[in-house]
Amino acid sequence: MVADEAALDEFCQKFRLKKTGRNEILLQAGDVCPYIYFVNSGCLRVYMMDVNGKESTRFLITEGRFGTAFPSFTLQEPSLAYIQSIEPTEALYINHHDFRELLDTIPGWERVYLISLERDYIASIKRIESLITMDATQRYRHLMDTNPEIIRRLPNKIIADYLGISQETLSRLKSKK
Amino acid sequence: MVADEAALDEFCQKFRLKKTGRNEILLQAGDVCPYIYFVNSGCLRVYMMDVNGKESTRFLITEGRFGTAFPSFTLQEPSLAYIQSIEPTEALYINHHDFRELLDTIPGWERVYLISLERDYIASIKRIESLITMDATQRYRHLMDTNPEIIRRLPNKIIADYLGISQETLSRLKSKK
DNA sequence: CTTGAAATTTGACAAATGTCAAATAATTTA
DNA sequence: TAAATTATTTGACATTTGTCAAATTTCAAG
Repeated sequence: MVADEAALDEFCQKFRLKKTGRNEILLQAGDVCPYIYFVNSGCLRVYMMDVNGKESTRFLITEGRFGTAFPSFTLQEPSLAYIQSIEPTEALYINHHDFRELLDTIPGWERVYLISLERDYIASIKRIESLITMDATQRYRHLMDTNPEIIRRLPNKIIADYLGISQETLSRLKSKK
Repeated sequence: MVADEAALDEFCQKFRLKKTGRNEILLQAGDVCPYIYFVNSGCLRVYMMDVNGKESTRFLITEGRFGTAFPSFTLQEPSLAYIQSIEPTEALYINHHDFRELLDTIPGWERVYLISLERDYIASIKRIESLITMDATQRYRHLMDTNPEIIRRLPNKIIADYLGISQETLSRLKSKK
């Protein structure tokens, strides 16, 4: 239908393209996160840093996924997290106002976003479960089973932060079995 | 408006009331979760049990909150979790089919649910953060700061499971400071 | 109000994981 | 390609947290 094509066109118009190098910071903690990203290639990392400089990875966003500093973007309040491109990355992005507007203007978009939210929420519930029920070894094996690619692809340090363990412990787990 | 009143009325019609005693099981692991609950009074607990019988609490749902075994209810697949009433509880419930139908029939409901999902997702992100960045002491203090009521109200064992630590460790944390 | 069951506390010890430091390996960039 | 940086591995040891058992306290049902 013409109407839907026009809507889709308007949808796409709102997005801009960003290309980054390795290890660029896209969002500083303390700033309000203006954008949600759709990663075409590369990998974004949403992470926090404590007072001692110790980092923890909240999310890893690879090709074909939406991602942002979700609480900050959604509530438009200062972010506890940083966003960084671990690899050279190409991503589409849209600002908060335009993103909210899509909910009212693009037919069916509200449902698409809702279902995507359900999926992300379920993924985060699964992650909570792995954190409260599994020890370091089990969490590592679980990640091996469900997402072996990011283990191959990303540095130890990032994977360890993501699993909530130290790099040394991860290194020892890897050499065990 | 009359139309909205009729819609609201239809909305309410879909819910049924359930009253439970203490420690009743509302959902068995392995079953598909048919209902989402709105707790009027009391407290529901969504928890898992490992092969050794060790329990872990995924969620605690108190007055005025919606809750269910979310992945099972949403995807209509067998649940890894149990639902239990920790206290005598009064809750409204609605089945999956009717709940999905509300999205299409009640004007504005899709948006309400979407925003509720965003909130729940943000809460789960915060919980992940507390699990990967804090040790047992910090997590306990954090819960004291953000939700002291459930510590007062619920047994140690449940709180410990929720924090992902053993009851003995929690008991020692409480006596320390 | 009493009694039996459940929850909590405590001690002793074991296991898991973290920390620090140093050596080695891998990777990036000039 | 070489130098410099960054990542990984390893050892020694400290710390945190878990486990098991027993004593004590609290609480709910009769």
